[in-house]
Amino acid sequence: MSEAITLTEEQKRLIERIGVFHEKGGMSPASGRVMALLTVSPIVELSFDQIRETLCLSKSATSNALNMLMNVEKVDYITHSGDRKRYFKSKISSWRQTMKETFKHFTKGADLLQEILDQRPEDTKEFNKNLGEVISFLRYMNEEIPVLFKKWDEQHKE
Amino acid sequence: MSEAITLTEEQKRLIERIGVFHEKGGMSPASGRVMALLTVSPIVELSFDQIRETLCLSKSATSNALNMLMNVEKVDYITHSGDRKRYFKSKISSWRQTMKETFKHFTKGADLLQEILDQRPEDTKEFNKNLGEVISFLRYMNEEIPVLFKKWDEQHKE
DNA sequence: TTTTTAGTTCTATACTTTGAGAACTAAAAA
DNA sequence: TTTTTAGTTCTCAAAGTATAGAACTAAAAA
Repeated sequence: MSEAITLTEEQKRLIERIGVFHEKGGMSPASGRVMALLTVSPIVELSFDQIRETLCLSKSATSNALNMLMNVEKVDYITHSGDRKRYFKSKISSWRQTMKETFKHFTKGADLLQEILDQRPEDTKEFNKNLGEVISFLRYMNEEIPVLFKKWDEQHKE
Repeated sequence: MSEAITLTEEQKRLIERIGVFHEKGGMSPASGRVMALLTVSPIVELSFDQIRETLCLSKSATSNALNMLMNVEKVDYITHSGDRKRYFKSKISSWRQTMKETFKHFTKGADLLQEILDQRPEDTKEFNKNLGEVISFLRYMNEEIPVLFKKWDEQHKE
């Protein structure tokens, strides 16, 4: 019998929209939908077959999507004793870490831009000035983001 | 005769690395390299054929890449009177605008997450709490980023 | 030991993306 | 008016991705 979980029409629509959002961010359609399901589902821990049947995916697509999502630390699984299945869940609790990784990418960009600036000719003043500004702003952000985290934490522990 | 511009080996290597960086960000290989060339090139305004021959691209690849980059406002062109060619250049001077667009994407994500939260069951407390935190943090960022811009501006007008 | 379960990996196919090259177009020049 | 220039668009082939379905595997259960 079917393992598919029951979803409202609204939930199904949301999963498609979020799936598309993730696709635009570079995920495969299947991965995007798995990620979306694990964010929308009223049951937060789902087995391989629950995911597979709810989303009408093949075993390979499900397996590849889950492994890809686990690789990028967006999904995790837990087990329950006396049950051989793995229960997959969104790693939403580590959103801080995810956010920090996002900002690391900015810094990587700033480093590349610095390498460009270092070897540019001295004429092209305007261009170099703008390039310098982007780098400076990215580095400033990189310093201020932890401050933002701290200030947000303050507001939210009261 | 060839219109290709002269680049040092270092510049060529940089163009490839930056091209790959842009590819990872979702651009096609050709677009990534055109963007990279327009950032590294010691001549900041390049004609269609200079770009095409320097990067060894076909006309169609060059045309599509340039139009794509102009669509996303990363490239622009100017003309010189008495010269029919267009001279393409990086829109690096509008880096502020580009940066703001990036953050708008965060806000779009927060809005989607809010829609999810609005229809989640009340149990799954931990999940909902984390989801709420991400949303709250993204919105906090959205408010604080303009402040960061302002503070950075202060430091840099002196 | 045999069977079942929970996935993984392989194979083949369909779909998508990319870009070359040729044909085309519109404006300017001759 | 004809030709040239500066790009655009079309057609097609090659390469890369995504996914179905089947074969496989390792551990647990019977």
